[in-house]
Amino acid sequence: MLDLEDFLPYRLSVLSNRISSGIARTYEERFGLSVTEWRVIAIVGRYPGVTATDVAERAAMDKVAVSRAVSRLLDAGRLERRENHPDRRAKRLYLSAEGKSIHDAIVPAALAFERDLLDALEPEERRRFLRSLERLAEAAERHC
Amino acid sequence: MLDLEDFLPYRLSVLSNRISSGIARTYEERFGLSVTEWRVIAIVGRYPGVTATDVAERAAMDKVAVSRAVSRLLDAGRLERRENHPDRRAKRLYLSAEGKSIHDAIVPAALAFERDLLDALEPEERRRFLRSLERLAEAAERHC
DNA sequence: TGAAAACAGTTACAAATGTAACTAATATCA
DNA sequence: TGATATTAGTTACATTTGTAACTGTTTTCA
Repeated sequence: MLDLEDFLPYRLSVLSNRISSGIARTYEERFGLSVTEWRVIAIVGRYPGVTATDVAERAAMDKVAVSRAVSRLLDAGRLERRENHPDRRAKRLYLSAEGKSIHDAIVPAALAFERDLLDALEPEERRRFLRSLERLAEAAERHC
Repeated sequence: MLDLEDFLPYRLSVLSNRISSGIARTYEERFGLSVTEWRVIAIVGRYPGVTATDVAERAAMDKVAVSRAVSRLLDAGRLERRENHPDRRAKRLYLSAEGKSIHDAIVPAALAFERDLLDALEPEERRRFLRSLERLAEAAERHC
């Protein structure tokens, strides 16, 4: 007998979707950013000069999804792209001034959202939760 | 400064996607079921006679997604639909014999997968983790 | 060297998903 | 009662996403 409501994969999926779309509302309404675009901005903001492949790895996104998000962001003037010597296949990515200002507007809101969530847990409980989450991630990686 | 890799919403999303697609492989390969179809089968198997709207609520799915999954499952002979008196708008859903056999083949695999994951945590750690997860879900619901 | 394999990124097509409008049935309440 | 609103489920259209094949470049190694 399986109760979907008690089933861990299902609970994680519902929670994750709810949280993601909660945050997404912020940057969708204010900047018309999709989740993938926001992730690209977050990665490029944190690691200026990364390539699209780096972004895909760090954001656990498909390279096609990254390519599409990057091209939308370039069109919108939110991202810049420069040559990568000596490998001319890859291009280095940077936030434009506008991309930077979007980044700097979203990051505090995202962190505040995260803090609000984690404030539902006691400090010790929070540490334990994050550690357990890490163990689960390892177990999932081993298993899949 | 925001490190996507440490950001809770992102970590939850990656973990949830990894786990979901890990399980999905099982029923995709063996039965050609999508995630939504599997969820419908799980709900109808657990609560025979539910309506599509009930399924949507219990599975946190969009009613259009449910409608489409149900119609595919009906076409494949995996689901049956009977009249619901006295309200003739809604139809009651049941697993067919084939649907039941698919359900009974997947459920143990799904539960084993969940157990493998949770076995990465000590018994006490696991209880705490699940409790924290519940608190987070409440906080997210409040916040979103 | 130079032929073959691997890689970065893009494009094209198919499948999945979200949104809005729709049909048919039931509920509401003046 | 009967006009209006609500509900269950479907359909149609637009958008998003995944898969495979592609271009141009670099690496590998016989």
